[in-house]
This record gives sequence, C-alpha cells and structure tokens, in this order.
Amino acid sequence: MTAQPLPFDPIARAATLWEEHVGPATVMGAVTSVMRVQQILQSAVDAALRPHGLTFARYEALVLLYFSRRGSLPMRVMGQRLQLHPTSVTNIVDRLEADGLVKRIAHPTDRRTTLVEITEPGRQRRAAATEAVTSVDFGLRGLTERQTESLTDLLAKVRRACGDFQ
Amino acid sequence: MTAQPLPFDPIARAATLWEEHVGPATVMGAVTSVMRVQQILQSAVDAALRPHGLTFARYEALVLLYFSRRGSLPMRVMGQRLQLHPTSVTNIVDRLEADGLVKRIAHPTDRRTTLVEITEPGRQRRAAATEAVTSVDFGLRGLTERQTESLTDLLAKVRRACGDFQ
DNA sequence: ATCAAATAGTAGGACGTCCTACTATTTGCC
DNA sequence: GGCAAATAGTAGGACGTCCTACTATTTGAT
Repeated sequence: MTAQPLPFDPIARAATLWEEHVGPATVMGAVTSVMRVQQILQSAVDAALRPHGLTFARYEALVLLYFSRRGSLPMRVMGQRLQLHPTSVTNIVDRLEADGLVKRIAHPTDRRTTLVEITEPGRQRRAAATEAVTSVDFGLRGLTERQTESLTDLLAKVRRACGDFQ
Repeated sequence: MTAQPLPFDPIARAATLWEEHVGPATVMGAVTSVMRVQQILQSAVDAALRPHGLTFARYEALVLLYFSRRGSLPMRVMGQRLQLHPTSVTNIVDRLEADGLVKRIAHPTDRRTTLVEITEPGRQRRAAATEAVTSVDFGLRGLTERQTESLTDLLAKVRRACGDFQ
C-alpha cells in the first residue's frame, strides 16, 4: 500500500499555510495530518475492494449485516452503527441491492421500517472482500502495537471532547 | 463544536465488527478512529465556513492563493500543494470563479498552463472566512499541546510508512 | 527539423456524503 | 378515539473526490 507520491512535505505546507494566520501550527498540523491519513487509509482500502466491486462504505454495511443475529437490520440501525446519515444508508443499500448482495424486506410489525437482509451472494462477496481487506497493510506497520493504541487513545480524547461517544 | 450525538460507542462497534474477522482490534480501532475524527473535523470546519459560502476545500485554495507571491498559481501547483487530483482542482476553481473569488488568466509563456488569481473580493472573503475558522474549536482542546504534537508525530509515522512525504 | 513522449488542463461519469423537504406510519397525550 | 408529534425512509440536489479519456501544448531525443 503506497500513497500517491508527493513532491513536497505536506506538514511543512500546513505550517506555512496556517501558522500565524489561522491558529497554532501544532493544531493545524494535527488537523491536516488527520485529514491526510484518512485519505490514505480510505484510498488503500477502496483500492483493495475495487476488484470485488465494493467500496469501504458498502463493505462495512455488508459486514454489519453479516454479523447481525438474523442477517438483517432496520436501515435506521445501520445508520447508527455505521454513523451515517439516513440518506447515505439509502444510497448504499440501493447499490448493494442493485448488485443482489442485500434485499429490502418488510418489517413484521412496524410498517415504517425497512429491514435490509444480506443475501447468499452477499455473504460470499463479503468473504472474498474480507480476504482482500485483510491483506491490506494499513500503513499502521509504521507503528508498534503500543503506538497504535496510543494513537487510538489520543483520537478518542478528541472525540470525547467533541461530544462523540454520546 | 459538537459532533452528531451517537447512541453507542463506535470503538466498541469497531472492535465487535472487526476483531478476529478482519484484523487485530487495535489496528482497526485506529483506522476507525482516524476516519471518525476526520469526519468530525471536516464537518466542524465546513459548518463554520458555510455562512461564508465556502467549503474547507475552497477555503484552502483561497488561502493558498492569498499567500502566494503574486496572488496567482498554476492549477497544477495548486493540486500539488493541496494534494488534490487535477480534476478536483478544476472543480474547485470552477466554483470559486463562479463566485468571482478567483479568475483564470493565461500563463505568460506556457500556453498549456492556466494561472488562477485571487481577486479582491476573494481576498475579502478569505479574511472573513479566516475569522470563522479561527473561532472553531477543533476539538483538539481535548489534548494538551504535547499530546497534539504526539498525535501529529504518530500520524507522520503512518504517512512515512505509506510513502507519503515522497 | 521532426515527431514521439511528457505535461497541463478539462469533460463526463461514478461514488459517498450531507442537507432540505416530503410521505407514510406509529406514539402518546388529551 | 383523535390528533399532534415523533420516527423511518426516500427524492432531489449540492459538493468533493477520484477515474478514464481527451485536447492542446511543450520537451527532448534523433
């Protein structure tokens, strides 16, 4: 997994761009780094999944359904679990359904609710795609396990400060 | 700045979803955290900029031009500095130009090249927008300055491992 | 000098995300 | 019971990102 080569040091750019103008360089450096790493991870995973006709978003949805009790969940619940806007869920399920990997079924008691159920082809696709994702070096090889935990902890602090986790 | 309230703990979800199935929980936890924090930062900044009719991407482009020597840069250079695909630059410049904040001008010697120049309204817009961005609490107040640096360092390691920084 | 290869930018399309309505249904208070 | 408010999902549109062509221009090797 290799990111698009860059002809310059993005952190230096961030410092140049922001320092003294927008905020402390350290803060903007961190913000910029988060943005960039997310971009790297996203494109790496998407590249691995592309041969399987999936994106990370759709793959996550498939995994979520696969590990659910009945192989089906209300769309609302999917949105909560995947932290997506309801319309994003609609979009993703539309595409998965068009590929025959999931299907919408009626909720037995609440007629407002639509259940999304993973199909047999969907289960097979998930299995194949998981192999691809597993083989991805998330670039976190640059970190020891301890450092990875440290990274997660720091990000968790940020999220807590933002009201994430409830 | 507050993220959309979540009725569950996303890290717990990530662990549940990935552990033993895709990879070590620590790795996927970090990946998920990066994705989530990026989302939080992005939406916070965009929210602050919305009243000014800008997105973060367009604001960054404006700042880049503002701090350039001549107030203009080739589109190619903008793409390098902002780490964007050429077509993304085209898209952003299209919108900025439609708002009269920048204009395309011919390069004096290389007729392949298009220079993008910030206009006077563009400069004023940048000033106003910068105030908005400055007032954003990036949620990194959850971190001490030392921790912020630590976060940036860890992310830099990841980027280096991925071939970022060249 | 010529002409293939590299470079700069754009067009069109796919995708994911969000937002603002809007419909259908269910809840809950009176 | 009845009706307002909450809830579930969708439609349509904006935006940013990338990709695959494609055109125009410049470089550079012969």
